[in-house]
This record gives sequence, structure tokens and C-alpha cells, in this order.
Amino acid sequence: MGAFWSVRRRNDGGRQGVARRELKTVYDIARAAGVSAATVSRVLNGYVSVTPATRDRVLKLIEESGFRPNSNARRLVRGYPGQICFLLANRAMVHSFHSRILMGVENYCRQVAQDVVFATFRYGPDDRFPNDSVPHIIRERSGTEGILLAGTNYPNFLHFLTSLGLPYVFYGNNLVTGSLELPTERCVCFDEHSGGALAAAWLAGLGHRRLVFAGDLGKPWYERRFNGFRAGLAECAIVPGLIDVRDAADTFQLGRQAAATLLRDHSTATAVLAQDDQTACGMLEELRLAGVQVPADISLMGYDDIGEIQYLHPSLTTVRVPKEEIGRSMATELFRLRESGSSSQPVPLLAPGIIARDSCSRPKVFDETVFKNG
Amino acid sequence: MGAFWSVRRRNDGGRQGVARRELKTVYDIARAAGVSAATVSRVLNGYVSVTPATRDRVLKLIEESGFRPNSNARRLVRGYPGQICFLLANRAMVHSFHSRILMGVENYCRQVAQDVVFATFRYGPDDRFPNDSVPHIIRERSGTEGILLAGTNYPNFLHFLTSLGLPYVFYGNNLVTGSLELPTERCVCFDEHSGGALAAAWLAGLGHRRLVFAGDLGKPWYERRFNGFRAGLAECAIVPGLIDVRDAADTFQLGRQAAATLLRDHSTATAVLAQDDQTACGMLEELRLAGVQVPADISLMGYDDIGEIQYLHPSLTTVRVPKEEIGRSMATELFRLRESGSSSQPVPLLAPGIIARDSCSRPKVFDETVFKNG
DNA sequence: CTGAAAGCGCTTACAG
DNA sequence: CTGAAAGCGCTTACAG
Repeated sequence: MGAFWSVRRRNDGGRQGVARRELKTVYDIARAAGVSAATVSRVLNGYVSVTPATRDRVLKLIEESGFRPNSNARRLVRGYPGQICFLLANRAMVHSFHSRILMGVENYCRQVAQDVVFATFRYGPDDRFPNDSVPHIIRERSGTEGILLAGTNYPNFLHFLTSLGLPYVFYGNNLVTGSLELPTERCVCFDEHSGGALAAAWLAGLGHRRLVFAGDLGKPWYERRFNGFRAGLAECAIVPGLIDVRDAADTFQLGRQAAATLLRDHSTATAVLAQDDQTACGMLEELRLAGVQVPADISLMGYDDIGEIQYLHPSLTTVRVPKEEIGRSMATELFRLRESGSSSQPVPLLAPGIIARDSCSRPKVFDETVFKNG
Repeated sequence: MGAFWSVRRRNDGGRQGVARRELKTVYDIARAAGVSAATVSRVLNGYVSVTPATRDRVLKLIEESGFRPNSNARRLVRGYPGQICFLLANRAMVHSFHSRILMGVENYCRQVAQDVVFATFRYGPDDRFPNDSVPHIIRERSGTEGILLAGTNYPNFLHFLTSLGLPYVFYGNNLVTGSLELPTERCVCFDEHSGGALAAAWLAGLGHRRLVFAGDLGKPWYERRFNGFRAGLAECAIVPGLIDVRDAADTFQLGRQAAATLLRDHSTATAVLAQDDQTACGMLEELRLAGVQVPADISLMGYDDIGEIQYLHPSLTTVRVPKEEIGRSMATELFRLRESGSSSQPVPLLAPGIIARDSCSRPKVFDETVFKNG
């Protein structure tokens, strides 16, 4: 084995940058090419004001020697960091939802040659932030263009970043503001309310008249989904039932509890919107155990469109959330912030959609009055 | 709303670093404190050779002004990057498995005050790597301490990094070497073979005598799992059946196909080890559709311990893979590489374990001969 | 214990 | 089109 892994380290003609000599700085290249460091720099940066002959000579040396410019020197002299920080707050893991946001960020940054620093941070809504408690990248200046705040956040940390003069953009859907309104500046959101309304329209369109929302209204984001759902149904003169579960160990368990409540207290319901996909998974499980068929006996809809649910049986109809787009939008917004100085106009809300799969169908007892009233 | 978000930006006594004056460099601090920049630097770096009085004066200025040192200047002069790069190769997303590895990396790096740059990269096993095709952070020098290679990788890229003189450590389990042996240097692996053997011992211990492995042996990592499984069973004089499916759209579908084959060709089997958890999910689904009960009719075991499967019904018994530990080990190994110059000794294999849940039980027809022979 | 000075490796006016 | 020189903001021998 050693053989193979060594053998291939031989000089392969310079094509892959095996060092012919030690040319580590622009001065080394300059000396070898018989030009000044300034000229090497110009070639490196693609300035047109360089004679082709000179340029070729320098380029050849660079390629042969495998020279790569020192990024810290570049950043220091250019005055900008060339990096942004994706900060996942108050989460134990990169779950599939935030993973997609991260991918959106990374994809955009790759195109604009910016590095993405990944960091995590846990804090409470009333914490202060002594210097040694915050992520390393925040403790120094010019380490990052700014912060992309994902995960769950509270106003205290946003204020802290403001006081630091550190630009940031946050994922707004999971910001906990208490009784305060969501700020619209530096905030990237998708329209949770209209996602709920879309779900309402979808289920009502299938002919459902007796609908229920199942979720934890203690969380503002779920409350917004419910409000949208209710508003959407109001247009069809329908008032949804509500199963508000707040004390579950996790959202899957919450779903199971919600389904138990559903069977007990809402036995005439023909369709349910769960607060999110994971909750819907829990409900599906509990319904199965109870011998209730989805969608034959009841239609079940999720919210988020996490990848895992397409493999459920039945596959889950859900509200699509533009996760990659959220990431991309957060990144572009941060760079726009730099250009335009301080806070620009509010970022437009991103629009959700419906992913139709197998967990929703027309209700068993089709109610003609829907169309008479509609 | 605007009110709230502005109001809190007022000076809160300097505690949160609201700038009293513009003190942006060590020279500014030095002038204000009546000392030299060198002394400010000493305070910043915690040197003991500074008079308490001087130190306090400087510290006070730093705190009041919210001064943070320029990280690029520090890195340039110190000569090390203060960052490492987590490179996810040939993957469309951060799935839960790699997400846990990333968390292991980030957790460790946070403790040692290193930033983690997250990047993705797609390439083929025969690609060359012209400068503009590789991730930005690789194109410059001193941008990173080295590369942590996760995802699926091929030797050509490792050789390329070697030729660049860029230190790296790779996640070995998903390295595709063709017919070549896995290198042990710079390689962090968990012991896939022994995970398979553990699964074998577990199932045999439950009394199973007719067992099957379901997976894609075209992938070396699944082949290693199978080999371990077979070796483990050999100790009980059992030869497992094999369902080798190679043409599935994804591992879930692969599982469904495998289950169909199982029912058709291995109807006497009492236990199955799936190549991974996702495959087991597919099998579980297909078995359910066929009216086969798990574990009553057949025991089913996964491999990986991804978080999603604990909510399955029945919850899935699986092979635990130390994902966070893999991440942590990759990071420590990279820093060790820097200390000890070039390649140190091989990294020890990380050990898998068994997570016992509900999908495995004793076989319906308990075969006494197991104990007679064992 | 502290300061003056050099230096990290680039880029960019400023001249020519 | 090209070079000499200054400067980005730190840290670190070297003196004292």
C-alpha cells in the first residue's frame, strides 16, 4: 500500500503543481521572472496592463512552482475578510432543514469566491455576552464579512452584534421576539402565514369541511402557520379545530399525542394540518397503531418538506419551504448590506408552495355544500 | 417596531462594547493608554510581563472601545491560519451522518479556538484539478491549517492535495480505492468489518441460524460490512444468504427491492442485516406492505444509527457508528500532523457498537441446535 | 517591565 | 506597461 501512495507522489511533469523550486512569495516569483513584485501581483489579479510576454513568463513560473498567494496577506491589505460566518444558534445538530439552508449559503458563496465559516453557539434570551463566551470568529475583527444567523435566536444577541458593529442577517422564522413584532431589516423569512393559507386552500379544494390544526402554539412560528391556516379557511367560512400540545419531549412525540387527542376529541374531522413534517410523522404512526387509514379515513398534511418524508407510507403531502433560497437570500443580503452601508429596505418574503403526495385525498363523505357555498 | 429595535441600540454603559471613541488598531489603544503598541499586544496576548496598572489601563480602554484585534493581521504575522476546512466531497447535502461528523469537528475546534470553514466539492475519480476548479480556500495558501475530507473521495484528489503540500485527513470509510488497499496514514475510520461482526454476534445470540445480508456489494464500504457479518457468523458455523442489489435509485428503494427479493428467494430466513439504516427503512416499508411483521416474522437490523430511525415502528436495532468521534479524531489528527511534521503513525480504528431496539427478537422457531453446536 | 523597529506577504497609488 | 515605496495591523526579537 505504502508503495502506491508514495509512487504517485513523484513529479508528474509539473502539471499538478509539484514544486520545482521553492517559490513561496510574490518576491520569489518576481526575482525568478525578472520583474517586480507589483507586476506579479498584477498578473495574479488579472490586470490587463501587463505585456503578454511578461504575463506568460510569470504565469509559467506560478504554475510550475505551485505558487499560491498568502490569503491572510491579501485579506489584510484588501481590507475585507473574504469570508462569512454561518452561525447555527441553539441547536444540537444540523438537521435537514438547516442543512439545506447551509447548502444554499455555500452554493452562493462558492460562486462569489467567499469562504463560509461554520460555527455553533448556545445562549439564552437573557444572556449577556462577555468576550470569552462568544464564538471565536466574533472575538476578532475582519475575520468575517458578517454573520448569518440560523437556528433559534433572540433579540439580545442581535443587539449584541449591532453594538459590535458586526453586520448580520438572520433567519427570521425562528426568531423569538416575545410580544414584539419581527423586525424586517436584516431579516430573511419565508411567508409562514401564506404557507398555512395554501394548505387550507389545498385541503378545502379537495372538499374537506371539518379540519384541524395540530401543533404547539407556544412557538411563534407554529402560531403563524396556524393563523395562516385559519385565515385561509375563513375564506370558505370554515373554522378549524385546534389541538395545541405544548409539553412533548420532541415533535415526533408531540405528533403522537396530537393524534391521540384527534381520535378522542375530533372524531368527525376529515383532514389535519400538522405544524411540521416531523409532527406529521408522529401522527401517522399513532394513527396507524389505531388502525386509522391515511388518507382513506383522514387526510394528513405536513409542513416544511424535509427530505425524509417522501419515503413515508403514504408519502406526505406538505408545504414546501424554499430552504436553499433562504440561504442564498441571506448571503446576498449580507453582501448588499456591505455595499449600501447600513440597513437597506426590507427583504421580500420568500413564498412557500404545496407538494402534493399521497397523504391527502377527497374526504370519504363528500359534502356538496362546499361548492354551493364556495 | 422600528422603535424597539433602535431604542436598544443606545449606549448601555459600555458593558456591551458600544464604541465611546474610534479605537480601531493597537496603535489607537496604545496612544490612548500612553503606552506602546507592543505593550497593547502583550496585554492582548496575556503576557505576564506587564505591570498590573498598565494592564488594567489597557484592558479598560479595550473594553470601553469594543476594540477587537484584526484577525488577518494576526494570522499573517503569526504564520498560521487559525482555521481548518471541512470539505464535503461529492454529496448534494449534509445528511445526518455527515452532519454529526461536522458537529464533532466544530465542537473540538471551538475548544481550541479554530474556525471551521465549510466547503463542498464535486469531482470524478479521474479528474485533474486545474486551479479554477478547486474550492476557493485551496487556491490560496495559509487560508487553512489543512483539509478534513468528508463525503466520498478518490485517490486522485488526495494526491493533488499532497502535491500542493496541503495537509489533510480524510474520512476513510467512504474512500473509493478501486482494487487498492486503504491507506492508513491521514485516514480516520471506524471499523466497518467489526460492526458487521457485532451484528452477526447479536443476531446469532438471539438464536437466529438463517440470516441474510442485503446491500450493494459494488460499494466497498458495504462490502466490508458484509465481510464482517459473514466472518462473525462463520464463528457459529453459519453461512449467510446475500441479496446484492446494485441498480436502485436510492438506498430506500434499494431496501424495497431487497425486501421483495427476500420474500421471494429467502423465505426461510429469520433475520436480515441491511447495509445501512435507510435501506432498512425501505425494507421495513416493503415488508409491511407484504403483511410481514417485524420482528415477529423476521428480525431486521440497520447500520449507522442515524437519528431518524428511532421513531420508526418498530424502532430499529442498528450498529452504532461513532460519528462525532470521527469528526473529533479527524480534527485532532490534522493538528497532530502539523506538530509532528509529516505523517505520524496510523490512526487507530474507531469502534462501533450495537444499539438494541425493537426490530430484532428471537426467531419464531427457536432452533436448539444453535446451543448444541455453539 | 517597556519601547523602537523590523517584518509577515501582499496590493496600490504614484511616478516614469 | 512597469517599478520603488509605502502601508495594511499586528507580533516579536532586541535593547534597555
